[in-house]
Amino acid sequence: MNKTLKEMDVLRQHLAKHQLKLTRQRELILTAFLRQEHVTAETMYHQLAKKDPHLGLATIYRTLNLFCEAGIAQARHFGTQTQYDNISHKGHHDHLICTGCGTIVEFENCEIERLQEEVATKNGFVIQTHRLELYGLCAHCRH
Amino acid sequence: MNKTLKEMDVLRQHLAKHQLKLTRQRELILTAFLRQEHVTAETMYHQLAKKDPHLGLATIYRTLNLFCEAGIAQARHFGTQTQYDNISHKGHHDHLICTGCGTIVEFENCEIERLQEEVATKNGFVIQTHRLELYGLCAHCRH
DNA sequence: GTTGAAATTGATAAGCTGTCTCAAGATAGT
DNA sequence: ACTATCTTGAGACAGCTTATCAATTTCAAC
Repeated sequence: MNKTLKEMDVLRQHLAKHQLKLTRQRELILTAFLRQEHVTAETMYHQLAKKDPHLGLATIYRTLNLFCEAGIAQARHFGTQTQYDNISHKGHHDHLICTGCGTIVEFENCEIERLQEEVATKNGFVIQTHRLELYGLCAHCRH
Repeated sequence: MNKTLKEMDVLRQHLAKHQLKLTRQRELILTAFLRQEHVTAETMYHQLAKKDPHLGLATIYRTLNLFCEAGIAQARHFGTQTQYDNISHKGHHDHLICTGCGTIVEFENCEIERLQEEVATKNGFVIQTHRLELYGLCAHCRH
């Protein structure tokens, strides 16, 4: 197995272009990162502790930021933390959040995305990313 | 002067409902807050230093969070800081934010709001509030 | 207007997230 | 294998926000 992932090539190219090196840690973090929709540095730190107990939190931050520069990830402020989103899953970034129990439902709506582009264009903007969060009560919490 | 502001009543009601008290500081901060579209705690701290040199930063944070609970303000994370937006004065609006220069353009789009309701209903939610932010480059920063 | 229980304040310590420092170790071109 | 350069890990550090707590203020009941 271990087929050549598109993202791994993107990373390799980015590294070569900037005189950076491909390390064991960077490969490890990328592989784990690609398996998920969005993560925080802290989350990955705990996830990867099993595979490499000495992997430092600083390295994870550095690497996730590197992924952002390489165009593989996208940082987004969510609450007090920074979420790193997997770009290849773009379009799944919106959230429906229950203020009662904290449940988070992810959704996608092309029509809303289209209207966002429309608004941006009208104002001379080119959208890089967006964030849409709907807060309310889920069916269960309304009782 | 000192006419009765709608927001002051909203605050008074909220305070009464939660056994909280109306203080000189809360009045002062609300008055200053309502004059602006969005502020950070730090900004208000400096603005109000002239009127009350002993007003503490912690009090400003506490009070702005209180405004959020009362529905007068809405917190928004931008970069590493928290912006407090005045929503009760102009009604709800969404933001178009330039990642280059930080310019914030406000907009409103009924069609998007309608689609949001649709998504919520489909998932059994009843929306209380929402947040929509589009990040990108403004016409000026694209060069 | 006094009184007193309860909330609030100001000052600062503490907490949290993320970045910086630097010696030791890994990488990759030769 | 050698060497210049980059990276790592550990902890120190920095910026923003919240918690702590003694002193003060509010407000409702007298």
